[in-house]
Amino acid sequence: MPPVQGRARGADHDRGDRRPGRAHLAAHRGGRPRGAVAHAGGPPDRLRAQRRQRGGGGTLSDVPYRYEVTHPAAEVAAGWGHLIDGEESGDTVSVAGRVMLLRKGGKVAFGQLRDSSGSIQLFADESTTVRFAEFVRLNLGDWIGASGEVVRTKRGELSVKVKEWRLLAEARRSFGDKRRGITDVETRYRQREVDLWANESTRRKLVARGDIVRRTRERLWAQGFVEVETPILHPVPGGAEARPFITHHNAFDTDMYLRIAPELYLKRLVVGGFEKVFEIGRLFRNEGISPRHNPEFTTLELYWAYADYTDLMVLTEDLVAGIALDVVGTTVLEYQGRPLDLTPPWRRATMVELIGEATGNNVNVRTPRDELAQLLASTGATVDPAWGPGKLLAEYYEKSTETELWGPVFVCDFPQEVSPLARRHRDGPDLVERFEPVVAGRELGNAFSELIDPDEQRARFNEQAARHAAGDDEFGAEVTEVVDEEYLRALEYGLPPTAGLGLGIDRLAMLLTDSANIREVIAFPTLRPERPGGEPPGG
RNA sequence: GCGCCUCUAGCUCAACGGCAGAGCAACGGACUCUUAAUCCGCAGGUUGGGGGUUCGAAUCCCCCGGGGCGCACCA
Repeated sequence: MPPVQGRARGADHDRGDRRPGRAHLAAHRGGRPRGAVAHAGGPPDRLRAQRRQRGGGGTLSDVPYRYEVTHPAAEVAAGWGHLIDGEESGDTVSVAGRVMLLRKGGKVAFGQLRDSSGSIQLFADESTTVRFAEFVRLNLGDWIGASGEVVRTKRGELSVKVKEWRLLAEARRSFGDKRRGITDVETRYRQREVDLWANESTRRKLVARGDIVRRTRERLWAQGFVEVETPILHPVPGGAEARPFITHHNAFDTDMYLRIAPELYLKRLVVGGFEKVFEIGRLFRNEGISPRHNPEFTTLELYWAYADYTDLMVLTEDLVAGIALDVVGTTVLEYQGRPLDLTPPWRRATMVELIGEATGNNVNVRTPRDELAQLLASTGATVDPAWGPGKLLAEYYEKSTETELWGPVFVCDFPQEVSPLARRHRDGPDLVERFEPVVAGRELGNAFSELIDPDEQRARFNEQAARHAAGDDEFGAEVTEVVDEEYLRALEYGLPPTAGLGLGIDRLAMLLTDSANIREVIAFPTLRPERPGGEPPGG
């Protein structure tokens, strides 16, 4: 019904309709999207376009193919800061960016031009600025390039006194309230290009994220790690327990999985002789979305031959603290209003110790299963009858203890049952040499001394396969194969003692930018597609 | 997937059972140093969609859709 209405309005929009804006929308978008109308931003501003045409000379066809920029805005501010009020430098610069404010005063006009470096004021004067009448007709959001002398106005604002200027792009849509920008979170995530201009913190966070990745690389390179890239299309989903995205390769006529972890391939590179190797890349997990989970996310994974998990604790705390120093300038931070000190060394404690501290319960992996099940149930969690004591203990830790840990702390020595790729602890049979760095109540990563014995690895894979066959859907029922034979074959060629670390880059970025939601540090977070179902095509 | 909250002009928000409004931007105009410029004027709405209750619904109820938060799964 609504689309029919939309068509009707679209059809007669040339006459009689007293809401031309709506009619225009229907005509423009070929039908009326349900629900998402406002969020799609509506139609381009018709009045703006008309004015531009009437103004003459300012249409898009007049836009040059390049524009010579001599100075970013910030460099003008830095280079001519010494000018006193009313002083003219005699130096000509050209700048380019978006017009964010425009104050018109008859025969003079002041605009604020913003580029990626910052802002600079443009000072236009009827007697010296070409096409002055057009200049004052610019819209907020238009891109222009302008050149002229660097001056400081009588009122003390450093400016480029515009002589020549060119329209570089017109903003047919507005960028929201000039004071308050846009605050609607859906618009912010769906139209990041708008959010970036409207909210300075968005840009800051994405830049910080890029810095984090760069510094991570630089620090690892400096330590002799080699950066590699391993497949994203996997024949068998492995290296973690998560439901994968499934895709299909036509030429092979076979399903493939977007990787849930690069782990197995990276260890095969260690078998091949890469003693220090890492990859920074995207992982895909077909799980729920939350303020801390995006279906695609970025991790660092590194493998280090001849080292064990204690070596990785030192590497991890040094790496994270170093990146904090690089990006934030200090290791003493505040996160969500609470102090957070990332200065090494970080506390090391076993999972069992931490459970004891948080709950007062003295339990471990040898505690009778029924007792563990009862404790877990008391947290409100559901208890799967198939879970053994190790799984129950780990679940209990996550429910009762992890969220209470502010950290940073290395939570050490996990049950073997929940760690199919980690090597058995040198001090005991039921635990593995594994740790998770926990900060602000959540895991920042995961690391262990790697299991190197092919026979034991096969046995653990078989256990997983048995659980999978029994309907435990840790990979999802649609996954047919869970034993990675290629990896087992590689282990049979010999994996030396090796330590491996996974670190969530998004989580780290959240921490270092004081963001509560993972979407804040992802340029285009995964959202439900716009124009949801129910809208017949061709409307 | 479940629970709670939310959706009003391009943006930011009022009106909370009784005439849908303001600021910003946009559009027309005035103004020779502005700083969120100021001033005059004009326009902009199926109040997310549909149904119901009511003399009367943006407001109350139901269904649907989008979004946020929490829980669950996961990192």
